[in-house]
Amino acid sequence: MIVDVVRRFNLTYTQRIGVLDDSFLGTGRPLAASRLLFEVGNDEGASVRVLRDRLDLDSGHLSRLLRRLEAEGLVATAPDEDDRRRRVVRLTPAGRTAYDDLERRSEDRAASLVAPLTARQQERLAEALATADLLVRAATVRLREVASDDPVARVATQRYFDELDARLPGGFDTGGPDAPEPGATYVVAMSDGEPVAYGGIRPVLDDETAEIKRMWVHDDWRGAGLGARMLRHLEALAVDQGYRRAVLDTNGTLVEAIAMYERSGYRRIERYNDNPYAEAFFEKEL
Amino acid sequence: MIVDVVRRFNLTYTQRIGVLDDSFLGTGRPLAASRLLFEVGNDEGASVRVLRDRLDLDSGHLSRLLRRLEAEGLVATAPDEDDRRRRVVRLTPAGRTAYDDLERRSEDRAASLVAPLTARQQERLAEALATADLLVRAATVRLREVASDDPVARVATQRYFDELDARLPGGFDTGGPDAPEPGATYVVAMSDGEPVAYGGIRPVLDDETAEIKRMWVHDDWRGAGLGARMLRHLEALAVDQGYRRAVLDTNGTLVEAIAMYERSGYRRIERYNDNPYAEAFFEKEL
DNA sequence: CAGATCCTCTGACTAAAGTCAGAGAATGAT
DNA sequence: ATCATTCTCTGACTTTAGTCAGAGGATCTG
Repeated sequence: MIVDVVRRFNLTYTQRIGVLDDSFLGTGRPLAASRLLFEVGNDEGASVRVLRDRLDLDSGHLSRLLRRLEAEGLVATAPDEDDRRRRVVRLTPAGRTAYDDLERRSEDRAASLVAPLTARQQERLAEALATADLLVRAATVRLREVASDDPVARVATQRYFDELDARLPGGFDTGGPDAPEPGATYVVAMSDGEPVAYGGIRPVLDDETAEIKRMWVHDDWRGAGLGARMLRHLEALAVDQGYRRAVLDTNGTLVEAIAMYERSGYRRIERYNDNPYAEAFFEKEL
Repeated sequence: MIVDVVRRFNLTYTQRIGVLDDSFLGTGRPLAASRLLFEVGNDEGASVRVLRDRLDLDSGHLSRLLRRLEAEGLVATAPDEDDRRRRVVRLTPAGRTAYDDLERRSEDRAASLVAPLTARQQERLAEALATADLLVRAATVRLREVASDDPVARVATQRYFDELDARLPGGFDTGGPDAPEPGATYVVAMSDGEPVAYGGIRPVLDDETAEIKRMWVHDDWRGAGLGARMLRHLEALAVDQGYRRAVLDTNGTLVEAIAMYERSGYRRIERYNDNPYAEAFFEKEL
C-alpha cells in the first residue's frame, strides 16, 4: 500500500513538481553547470573535493565545469591556505547575481505551482510536504559506528552536553574531557553530513549488561522516530556483542526520552550508579 | 512560507527519492529508452505521436529510440489501421518481461526507501504523500473552455448524468440528446488527458443572470477544492460576459455540492424553473 | 628526505541527448 | 485530381554527460 502511494507520488512529482528543476534551465547553461553554481553559492568557499562529493561528479567532469564557470566569470578558484593541494571556489559578484537569479527562478516556480490553491489548501499542502520531508529524511538517515574521538562524535557529544546544560535545572558539568571507555561502541546517525542522532553502549555492572549512553536526537528531528530507531540499533549491537540486558539512566526533566524508553519496553529499576544527574533508571531484557 | 516548504521538499526529494529514477538505470539501457519502454507498457498500442507528446521528445530522437528497442526485440511497430500515416507501438513478450522488470525495480526501490520506518511512520508518510499528491495534481489541473459537443465535454456530461442517475432516488433521465444552448459556455478541467471536473454557464431569466449548469467533479478528486475552483472560474467568466448574478438548481441528495455552494456565498432562493429533478435553488450577486 | 598519498588538472575518449532539415507515404480539403 | 497538411523516418550534425589514465604539485609518514 505505502509502496503504491510512494510510486504514485513519484510519478506525480516527476511530471509536475519535477519541472522545478527546469528553473535551472533557460539560463543558457547546462544543467550540471547550474547545479554546480547553486552548490557553490550555498556553501561559499567549498573545496573542489567537497563539491565533488556533494554533486557526485567525476573529478575530470567537475574540473571542466569549473573552468567553464570561470570562463563565464561566475566563480573564482584559489588554493586553500590550509592545504595547498586543495582549491576553494567562490562566487564572483557576477556569479552572485547569477546565483540570485537561480534562486528567484526556483521560488517563482514553487509559487506558481501552489498559486491555484486556496490559502487553506496551501496550508494543507505545506503540512503534508513538511511531514513527508521529515519522514523521508528520517528514512534515509544512515547509522554508522564511530570512535568516541571521531570529530563527528565530538560534535554530537557536545550538542548532547549543551542540551543537558540547558534543560537541567542546575545546569550540567561534564567534569572535564572524556576518559577513554574500553569496550564502548558509539553510533551516529548522519544526514547531509551532519550528525542528527547519537548514542552508544558500554559494559557496566557485570559482563551480561550494557549501558545505553548519551542518547541524543537533533532538535529538528524530534518526532521522526529517530530516537527509537537508534535505540533499536544499539540494542541489536548489544545482542551481537553478547550482552543480555540493557540499562540506562536519565534525568527526570527529559520527559520525551523517558516516554520513549517506556514505549520501547524499558522498566524502571533502582539506582545502579552514583551519577549525580541521573534520577530515573531503566532496564530491558534483550 | 509554503514556497519554502515546497522548495525544501523539492531538494529532499531530488536527493533521496529522486534516486527512484535510478531504478531505470542498471538495465543496460539508456534512461530515455527505459522511460519509453515504460510508457509503451503503460499505454499499450500508443501511437508514436502520443508517445512523443507524453515524453516530450523530438521526433527524430524518439524514432531512433524506437529503432533501438525494436533491435533489442522489445517492441514492435505496425501501421495504425485507422490512419496509416500513424504507427502504433506494442510490447513484444520479451518487452513485457523487460517492462515487468522495470516495475519490480521501481517497487523495490520504493519499498527499501520506507523500510527503515516503523509501521506507524509508514502510515503517516502514506497519508502525507497522498494528500500532497492530490493537492499537487489539483494545483496543476488546467481549466479550458470547450464547445458542448466537444468529445471531452461529452464524456464529462455523460459522467455527470451517470452520477445523477446513481444518486437520485428515482434515477435520472436525460430526456434525449442535448439541444444546442445559445450563449452557453462550458469549461472542463483536465488532468493527464482526462476530464476531472466540468461545468458551464448559460443565460437564464433575464440578461443579467447566468445559470451555473452541470457542475461535476470526478470521484477521485473530491476534497481537493476543484469544485470551488471551477465555480470561481465560472463566476469570473460570467462577470466577463456581463452578467451580474448567478443562479443554480440542484437535487437535495447532493449534499456536498450544496455545502460547497453555501461556502462559496450562495443563498437559497425560491424555485425559478420547472426542472423536475431540482429541489434546491441558489443565487449569488457577482 | 624518500616514498606514499592526496588533490586537482588535462588529454582523449565514448555514450547519450537533443536539434534541424527534409524525404516519402498517407490523408483531408476543395 | 491537386495541393496542403500530417505523420514518421533518416541523415547529419552539436552539445552534454560521463569515464579513465596519468601528470604534477602539495602534504603526510616514518
